[in-house]
Amino acid sequence: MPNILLADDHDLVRDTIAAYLRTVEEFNVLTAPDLDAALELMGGIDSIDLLILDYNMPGMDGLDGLTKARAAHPVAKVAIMSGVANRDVANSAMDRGAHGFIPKSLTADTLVNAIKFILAGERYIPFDFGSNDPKEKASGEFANLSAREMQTLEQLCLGLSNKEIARNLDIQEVTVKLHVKNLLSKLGVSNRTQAALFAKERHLF
Amino acid sequence: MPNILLADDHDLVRDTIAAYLRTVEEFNVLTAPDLDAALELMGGIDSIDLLILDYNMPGMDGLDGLTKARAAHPVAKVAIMSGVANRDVANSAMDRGAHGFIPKSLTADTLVNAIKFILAGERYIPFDFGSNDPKEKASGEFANLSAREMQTLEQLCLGLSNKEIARNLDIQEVTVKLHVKNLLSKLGVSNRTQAALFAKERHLF
DNA sequence: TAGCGATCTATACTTTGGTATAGGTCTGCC
DNA sequence: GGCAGACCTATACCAAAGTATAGATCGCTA
Repeated sequence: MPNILLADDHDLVRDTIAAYLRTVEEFNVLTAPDLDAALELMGGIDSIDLLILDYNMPGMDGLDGLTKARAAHPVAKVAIMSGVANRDVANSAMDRGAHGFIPKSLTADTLVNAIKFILAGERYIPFDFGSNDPKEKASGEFANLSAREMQTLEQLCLGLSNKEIARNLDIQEVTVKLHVKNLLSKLGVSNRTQAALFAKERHLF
Repeated sequence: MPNILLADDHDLVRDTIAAYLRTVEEFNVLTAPDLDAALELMGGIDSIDLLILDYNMPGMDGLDGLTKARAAHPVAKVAIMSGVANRDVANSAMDRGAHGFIPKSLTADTLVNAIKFILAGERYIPFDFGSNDPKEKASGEFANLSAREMQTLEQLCLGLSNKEIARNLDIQEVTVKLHVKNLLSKLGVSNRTQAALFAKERHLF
């Protein structure tokens, strides 16, 4: 029966998740209210299979707590859990040796599946974390772009020159320059490279 | 016992994977050599739990085959398997309704775990697909960049102008131009926007 | 109908980006 | 010592990017 140690400073969150995990699966779940308590607990019990650390928790200090935990117990798998962190944090966590990243927006079922996945030796990030949702793409910052400006931005994201874009859209190069200039100011950036990066970061195109 | 239908036009690949899946887990594995054969097979058997489609296979036509399969059998889960596709293809596949993306570079164990994960109702992409590995970052395409060129590339990824880069690195603008020119040719791209996109896609910086 | 906004084009201009060539220093290595 | 490579600078030039202004068409709407 796998041993799981769940560390979170919110008692209610921690205890309900722990209770749920205990009922639905054959997990032996221990809990701790902060990083130090978790590490101390692991000092006594050397067979923790999975350590789940809340990202915002006393002792974590960003992802330094993750590094500390990994160093103290190299054999145990460590997952970061968070309610607020974005994809960048998730990727940083994975880069720094986490075995999984668990947003609190997961459903209970998915959490269980993710835990089983990690326990099987895999590394887990929810595939759609950070809202790749196409419906959200055109929202916000891009809403006020006209159709042509959007098409121009798309070509910009290919690293094309104004001349090439003009050819592709079958318009004059001057017109492309116009669209570029307008889309730059609408996006609040100062050159085409920033525009391309901006769109790419938001997973447009 | 879950029913899996594996469609791949390479007989050896298909049959060895199928055989492996049959031996290590309680999977009932059927096979097909192309998309049409797979869909036909599903017409007769209506309890396929997971359909695994090779990305490069007669009838696939990019991801149109995925869409076709999803439309024909909305209940079945569909995963795309590929030996060559990149992260963009994987994301497109997920956007178009795939339940998983399986690069052929996975280990056998991981494949099994991924399949179980998908069968459990989750959606799977290998978290590090496209090689996020820090150790691999400096390899390959970026290995022959000098230290200064690398720093210049980093600034390029911020969308900065040559003048700004010069200020940040405390060198003359001409020198920045030199570094930019050299790194463009080393990376095989034709302008700074492409260079920035190139580096970002590979998760450098 | 008048007006608005998106689209396209044109001319003209300045700034930035990219290339070419040449020459300088410094470090590490044979 | 001599050589190679990284790094820096200079001058010069052309191409590309971005700005400014002005005028035209089209479709939609008050």
